[in-house]
Amino acid sequence: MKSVRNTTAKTEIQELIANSPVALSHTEIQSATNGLCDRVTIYRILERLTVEGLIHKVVNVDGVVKYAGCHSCSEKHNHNHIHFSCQKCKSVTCLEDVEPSYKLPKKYTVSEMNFTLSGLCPQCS
Amino acid sequence: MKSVRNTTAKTEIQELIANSPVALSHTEIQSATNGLCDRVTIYRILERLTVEGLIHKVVNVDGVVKYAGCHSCSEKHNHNHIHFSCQKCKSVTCLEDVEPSYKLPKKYTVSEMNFTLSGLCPQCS
DNA sequence: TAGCTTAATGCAACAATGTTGCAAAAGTAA
DNA sequence: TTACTTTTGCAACATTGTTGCATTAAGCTA
Repeated sequence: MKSVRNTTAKTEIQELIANSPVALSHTEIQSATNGLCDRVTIYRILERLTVEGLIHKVVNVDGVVKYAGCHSCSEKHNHNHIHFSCQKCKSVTCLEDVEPSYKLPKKYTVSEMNFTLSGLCPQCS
Repeated sequence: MKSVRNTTAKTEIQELIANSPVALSHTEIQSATNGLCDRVTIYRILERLTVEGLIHKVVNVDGVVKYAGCHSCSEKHNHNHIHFSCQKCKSVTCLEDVEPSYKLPKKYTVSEMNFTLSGLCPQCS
């Protein structure tokens, strides 16, 4: 029987992500926690938090992987919202209220959506 | 005055991408060309072709960088279309005809769009 | 076609990001 | 506290991408 343990590092990283208005990268988390735990441990904690559905992974348009808290995923884990990527400050924000519409002409089976708009965020424009 | 030279490697890689129905990664191009040129040269050719507007760079939802030919970019370089990423065969396809609609509530300035749907492609479903 | 200029290439070395194995440390239930 | 098992730290490795520099070769000109 596998059980989950709440360690200091895990709790602190989860709160860091939950309280951040923007998605955070592994590097940003590492600087923010400043020696709290090993680089590898951060990777493993992020992996665990993602599997547990407490955070979600966002790959930015420049390929940088970031992590954001799941705010409205309590009942169903839904990430079909738009992300905004600021080209100036490099921040990635979840725009949870915006859902895009589209129509597929061919016979594709869709199970996931990833929609990122780039430009300037309110702070930078 | 900087001029552009058409080398064997550049021509071959450009044709490879142009004739492929799916976007190709650096690794895939390297295997396909099989020792045609150095690994670094491939990176530099892809960079040049992108700058010249002959191909475009697509970052897949899993962070893998791929390159696709520009088919309908003759007059204006427009990449505001949907990409489809197959979760089984890992192929990335440009669905050039599909343009999604959305509405942004807050004061964001949008200059680029990146929309990728994941699931099963016609071949895999 | 031969020579010249410089863009393009190959090679080595480096950087960033992510993964894996294993022994040691630390949660948690009893 | 004890025992069990998850989690961590460390070292080593893998992949992907970048940079500097000497050499090669594309393409213009004579």
